[in-house]
Amino acid sequence: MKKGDHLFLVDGSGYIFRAYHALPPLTRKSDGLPVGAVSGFCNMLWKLVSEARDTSVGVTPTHFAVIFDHSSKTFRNELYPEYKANRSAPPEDLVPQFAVIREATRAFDLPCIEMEGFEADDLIATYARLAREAGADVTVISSDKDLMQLVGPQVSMYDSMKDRQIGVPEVIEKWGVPPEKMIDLQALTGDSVDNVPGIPGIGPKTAAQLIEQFGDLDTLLERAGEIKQNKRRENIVEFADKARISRELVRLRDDVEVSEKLGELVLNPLNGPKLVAFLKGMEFTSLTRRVADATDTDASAVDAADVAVDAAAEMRGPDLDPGDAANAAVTATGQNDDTPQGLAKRRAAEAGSAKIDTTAYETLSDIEQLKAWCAMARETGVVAFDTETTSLDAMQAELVGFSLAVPEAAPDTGELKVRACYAPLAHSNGVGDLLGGGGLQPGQMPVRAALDELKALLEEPAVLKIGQNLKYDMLVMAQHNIEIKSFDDTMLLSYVLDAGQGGHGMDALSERWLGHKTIGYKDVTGSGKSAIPFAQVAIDKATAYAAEDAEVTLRLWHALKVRLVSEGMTSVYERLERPLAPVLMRMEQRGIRVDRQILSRLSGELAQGAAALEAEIQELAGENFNVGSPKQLGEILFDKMSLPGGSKTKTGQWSTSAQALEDLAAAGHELPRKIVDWRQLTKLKSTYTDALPGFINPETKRVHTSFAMAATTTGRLSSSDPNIQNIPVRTAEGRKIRTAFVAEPGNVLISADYSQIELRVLAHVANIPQLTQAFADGVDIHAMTASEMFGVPIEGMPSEVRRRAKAINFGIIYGISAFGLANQLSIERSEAGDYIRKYFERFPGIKDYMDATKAEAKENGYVTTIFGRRAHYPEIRSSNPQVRAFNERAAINAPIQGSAADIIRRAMVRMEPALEAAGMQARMLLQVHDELIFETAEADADKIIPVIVEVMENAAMPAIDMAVPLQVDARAAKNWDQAH
DNA sequence: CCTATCTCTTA
DNA sequence: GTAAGAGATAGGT
Repeated sequence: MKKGDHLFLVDGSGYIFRAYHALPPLTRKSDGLPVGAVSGFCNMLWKLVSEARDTSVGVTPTHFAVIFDHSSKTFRNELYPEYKANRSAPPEDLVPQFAVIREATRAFDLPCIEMEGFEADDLIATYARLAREAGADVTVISSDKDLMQLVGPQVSMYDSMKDRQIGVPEVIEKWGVPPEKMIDLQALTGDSVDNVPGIPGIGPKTAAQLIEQFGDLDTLLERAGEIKQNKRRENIVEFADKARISRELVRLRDDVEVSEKLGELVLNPLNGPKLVAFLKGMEFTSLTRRVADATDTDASAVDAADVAVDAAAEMRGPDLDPGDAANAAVTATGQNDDTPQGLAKRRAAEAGSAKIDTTAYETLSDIEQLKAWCAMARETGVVAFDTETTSLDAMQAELVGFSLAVPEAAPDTGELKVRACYAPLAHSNGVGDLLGGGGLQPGQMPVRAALDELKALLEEPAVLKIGQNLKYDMLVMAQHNIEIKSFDDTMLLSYVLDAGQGGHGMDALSERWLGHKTIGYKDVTGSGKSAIPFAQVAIDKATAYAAEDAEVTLRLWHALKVRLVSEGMTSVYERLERPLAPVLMRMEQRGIRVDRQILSRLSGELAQGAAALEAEIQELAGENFNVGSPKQLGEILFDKMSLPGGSKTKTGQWSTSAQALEDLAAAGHELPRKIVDWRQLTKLKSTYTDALPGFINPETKRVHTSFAMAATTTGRLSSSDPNIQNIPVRTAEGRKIRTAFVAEPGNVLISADYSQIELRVLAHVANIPQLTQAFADGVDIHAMTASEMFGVPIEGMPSEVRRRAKAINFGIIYGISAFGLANQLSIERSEAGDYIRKYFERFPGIKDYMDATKAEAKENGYVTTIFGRRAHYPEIRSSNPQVRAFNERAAINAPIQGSAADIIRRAMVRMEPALEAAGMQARMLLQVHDELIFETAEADADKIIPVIVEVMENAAMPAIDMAVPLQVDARAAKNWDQAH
């Protein structure tokens, strides 16, 4: 920085409060996030930076920074513990805006500066001094009197709200003393807001007069005896010390060791699209337009930005206790409490307020009734929707009926009133004869006409559809060419808010939040052998069951949706959960081709191999027994044959785990080896080659897995019916199963997987320089670890050394214990402990990360991914050491596993639009935690792979700029084994 | 017929 | 040591 340069320093914290109080209260984004202060702040910044570029205005900044207070604790508290002690907490609807405002600053591409232990004013003073010494001019954007001591020939202030320049004459005019005497003046007057004592009875006028008379504070205190007024003289003598302390409190530190140097504050050209994206995300329409115009940005071509994830972290309010919340009466403060927390509390009470009456539902028997309900839903703009079908398998399910629920417009009684109905469409008579299930039950409307009405409602973007696990209903409706536009999903809401706090199924949520036990599916259909299809349930019973589900769903939404804002989870829900549902729906709908012949052939081979082994096993055992029974096997091995080294499971049975059998085999016994081999073959046969063909859909001839979005605590998906996330890959035998997952003729499968994503996430979150460097250099990460730990050069490293380092790396991710590592490596626990100590010595950041994560989990009851997702561990404070240790390990693992899960979710949400934008015909079929499988025409594969890789490698951006690059390997082939 | 236990598969 | 789902057996209802 040099002479002629001009530094603008914005007092960000001061500005936040002014913007907050200047603007109408409770300006909210459509999702309820309060944004009044953010809006005021953005308008002010925009005014500053746009005028700054207007050279017709006299002052043009070359450098710019926005300075914030870091926290309420500063060095001043050590000088004087009462400093700012009477400050009340900021208003609750302002709290979530602090982080958003920092995000806003970054969206303007401006340095956003704060430092622990110092106030914004100290940083401003420091930068002002540095700039002054470099010969530059400074303008402090603030009207705070605390900063006026900085004013001088090169430094002025600017009150942007009053559009007023504050220089030396203005300070003298206002306070009666020049800027350099402001410290003494404030020392005398004190400050009731900041709890700076000063001297009683002395206000600004008297103080100015005294300073005028004596020159400065020290002289005044020395010669206080000369003051004529008795009371004033006594006070000055008595409170001289208080004045001296006050002087130190108001004197700004201009020697802070600032992290950003002056040169880094250079004002860069504005990034139009980046700022427009942010403003659009905040729904500031007129400012968005102004900025777009001024920067020549096409606002319609810019996607609204990710809501700041850092914001989410700071937005957490007091966690609601779900059990209490359900029964909580509206508290005295809750009644008029317009904070997000107050609203959430009220809504929870309202949702569970009314007794649910399952006899009060309407059954819709003709199309006019349905039309009336659709009109009602359009009126309210919100409708809960649920389908009833013939099957849990959405791909084979036939629609039997559907239910709707709407909130009733009612004055603010503190109760939620709901109307619900059921529209039966295909209920048949149970009197099934050999020709089929009998005729239709009476009182049902024509299906065709009903679906037309329903389609118009579900596809109407202005009506919010609410469902519980809507992915299922989407899949069912997709069979009828109906898309559900504009929706919320109570299961996903619960998952985002309460992952780890229990199940997210409707029955569990209803009990937890509404204190209501729903009618069970089995209560209407019966169970086991006497179960009847839902289509044969009597319509009145079906109405009670189905409409209740819609009512409960609507009530749950009422209670849960508002918690997104009060708990700072909006961005997780809106970016990582809700948009993924339709993506997964389409993946499930597409399915993947599985070659029946290949499986059948494999099954035969496996059967032969297993039979041969079984015969040898019986021979060696000397008797016929059930080889698949661990109980019988344990008795043969350890009781009958008396092999040594047997251990017991927790139920007292002999353990026959693969590890135990391997140990026996290593000791030279023949039988255990054969058991291990037999188990591998029978496992592959029963779980894969025999079971998979049963999942081939007769219509599509493909296998359609079901992805569960709310099954894990960490944010991973799970897969079932069949589980395609545990198809064998480690052994050559097992990999043969993968050759049966094939592309259609003329197509290929593409497999794209993240390389070492969890270790990369670890390097990022724990900030480990060696790991970061190794990934940047692209070196073998396990070899690097081994080299650091054991001092072995990477070149020519023995594979055993690398293997151990690899196990330790994984162990770290899993929240390592000496016990676990010892088991994994088959070494002594003491030796494993030595390894761990060594690791922590070489990578001390890892230990810090683990300790900090444990502490965070204990403090909050949850841990957080880099995108703000929370995983709760309510048992982490357990007095049982085993339970506690387990929860600690899980809590250490969750941010790593969960962040990786978030990254691939982001990639999946962006993938389809990206492929489309690139003009690519490729269909995403499967997700296996760090891998995505696509199918595409063979000729297109080479063009598509770079698009896929690009989306996956940049999936964390722009929310998180990772310290480590993400690497994706992708390959195309005819089957999954070759593509992987 | 349902549930718990054990084992094994994946990332 | 983390996170899942599933099959076979065994034992209760």
